[in-house]
Amino acid sequence: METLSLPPQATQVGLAVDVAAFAMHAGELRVLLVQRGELPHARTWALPGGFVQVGEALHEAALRELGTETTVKLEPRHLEQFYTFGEVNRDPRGRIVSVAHLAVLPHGTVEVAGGGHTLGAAWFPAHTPPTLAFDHAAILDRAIKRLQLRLEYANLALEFLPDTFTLPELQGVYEAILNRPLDKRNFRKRLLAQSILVASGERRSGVGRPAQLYRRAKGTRTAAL
Amino acid sequence: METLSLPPQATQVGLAVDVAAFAMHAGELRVLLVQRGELPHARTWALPGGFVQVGEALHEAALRELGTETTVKLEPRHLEQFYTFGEVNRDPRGRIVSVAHLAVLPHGTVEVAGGGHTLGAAWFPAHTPPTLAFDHAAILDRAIKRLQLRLEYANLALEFLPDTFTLPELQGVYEAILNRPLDKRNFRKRLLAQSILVASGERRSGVGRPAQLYRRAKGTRTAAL
DNA sequence: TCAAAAGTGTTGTTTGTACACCCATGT
DNA sequence: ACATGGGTGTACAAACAACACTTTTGA
Repeated sequence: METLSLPPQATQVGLAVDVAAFAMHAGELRVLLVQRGELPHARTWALPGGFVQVGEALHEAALRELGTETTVKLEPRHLEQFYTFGEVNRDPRGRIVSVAHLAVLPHGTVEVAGGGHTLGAAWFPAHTPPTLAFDHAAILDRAIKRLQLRLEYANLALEFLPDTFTLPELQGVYEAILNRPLDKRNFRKRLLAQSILVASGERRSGVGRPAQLYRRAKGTRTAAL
Repeated sequence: METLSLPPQATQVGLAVDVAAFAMHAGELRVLLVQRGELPHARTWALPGGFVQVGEALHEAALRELGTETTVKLEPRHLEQFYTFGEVNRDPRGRIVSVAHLAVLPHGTVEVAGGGHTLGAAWFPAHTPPTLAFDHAAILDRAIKRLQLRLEYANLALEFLPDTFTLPELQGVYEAILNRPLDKRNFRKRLLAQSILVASGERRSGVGRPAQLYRRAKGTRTAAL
C-alpha cells in the first residue's frame, strides 16, 4: 500500500495521545497521574501519554501508554477519544498535537507504580488535582465534563463497579462524578425504571441494614458514540 | 522556545484536517465537496482538507483548507472539531491522522469553485452524498450526527440564516438537518419560549400571508463546547 | 436499645406531543 | 373567490423534583 509517498510537510507535526483515566477510590473520583522524569516539566504531575507509533491506532496508543507508564497492567472498561488539543505552543519541544482519551478503570484498580520515563504514578482526586504539566489541566477539565455527559446517557457508572453492587454504591459513583448529592428516592426510581439492573437476590453484610445486590442485565452494555 | 527537540518517532505520523462544511440551499442541507485532482482517488469527491502546518492551529488549518480548495472566500459562522480519525490504513499514502471539523456557512454562500489541487468544488445533498474518497463517508456521517446534536442545544440553526428570518424558514432549517418533519405549533412554542428571538416588526412579502420577521436577541450567541 | 444505613410514595411542576382550523395576502 | 402559506390553543402523557419516615441489621 506504500505506493504513494507522504509529502514532506506532512511529517513536521508530532502526534501524541494523552489519557485521563478515572477510577473510584474511597468514595471519591480519582484520576491517574504520572510524575514526569524528563524535561520539560520534570517532577511535575501529568496525564499519562506519549507519541503515536506509525502502525498503531489511536486507541492502541492510549492503551499502550496506560500500560507502560504504570507498572501494573490496567484494563479499562471504557476508552474513548474526546478531544484533540492542538494549540501551537502547548508543548515547548515543538508542535505536538494530542488526541485526548477518557478511560474508566474498574473497581479494585488501586496499585499503580511509575514505569517507563516516569518517576511514579498515583491516584489523585479528580476534582482537586495538583498542578499539572503542559495544558493537562484543561484536558482533565474537559475529560470530567465528558464523563459527566456520558454518565447521563451511557450507563458509564456501572463500569466503575464490580459485577455486583448495591444501589447506594451506584449512587455514590454518580455523586462522585457529578460532584453533587442526589436524592435517594428519585435516583432509585430512575435507575430501576431503565430496567438495566437485575437484583441478584443476595445481600451484602455491613454496618447497617444489608442492601440488595444488583447486576447489569444481559445485553444492556451500550456502545460509546 | 525550541530549546528541547522532538524525538524522532514524533514526526512519522502525518496530521491533516478535513472539513465538513454545511449550508442550506433550496430548502435542503448541503455539504461542500471538492473533486480530487491527484492520486489517490483522483476525480472522486472528497471533503476539503489537507495537512496541518507547523505554525498553524487546527482551526486555522481548517479555515485555510476551506479557502484554498475553493476559489470563493468562505467565512464560516461556526467551526468546531468533532472527531479525530486515525485508522492505520485510512490513507494509502501512509499513516495520516485527520482532525475532522464541522463548519456552518451562512445563507447566500452559493458560488464555489475548485482551487489548489482540486478539479472543482460543489454543493451536494448532505443526506445523499456521492461516493467519497478515503473514509470521508464515515466522517460526513459523524458530522451530520454532531450537527443534529448541536442543533438541539446550541441554536446552531440560526447560523444558516441571514440576520432576519421568519419562523417557517427557521423550521425549514431544523427539518433539513434532522431530516424529518416537525410540528409547526410545537416548534413555534418551543423556539419562542427560549426567548432568543425578537420580532423585528417588519414583514416579508411572498405568495401567501406575510410572515413575521425575527432576529436573534443580543447576547444570545452560545459558545460551542 | 441504639446507631447506622437501606428502603419506600405522593404531589406538584415542567416538558413534550398530538392534533385542526382561521387569517392575511396576491392573483 | 380562491390559492398559498402564516399563525394560533388545548388536552393528555411523561419526566422530573421536592420531601420524611420506617425497616433491618450488628454492636
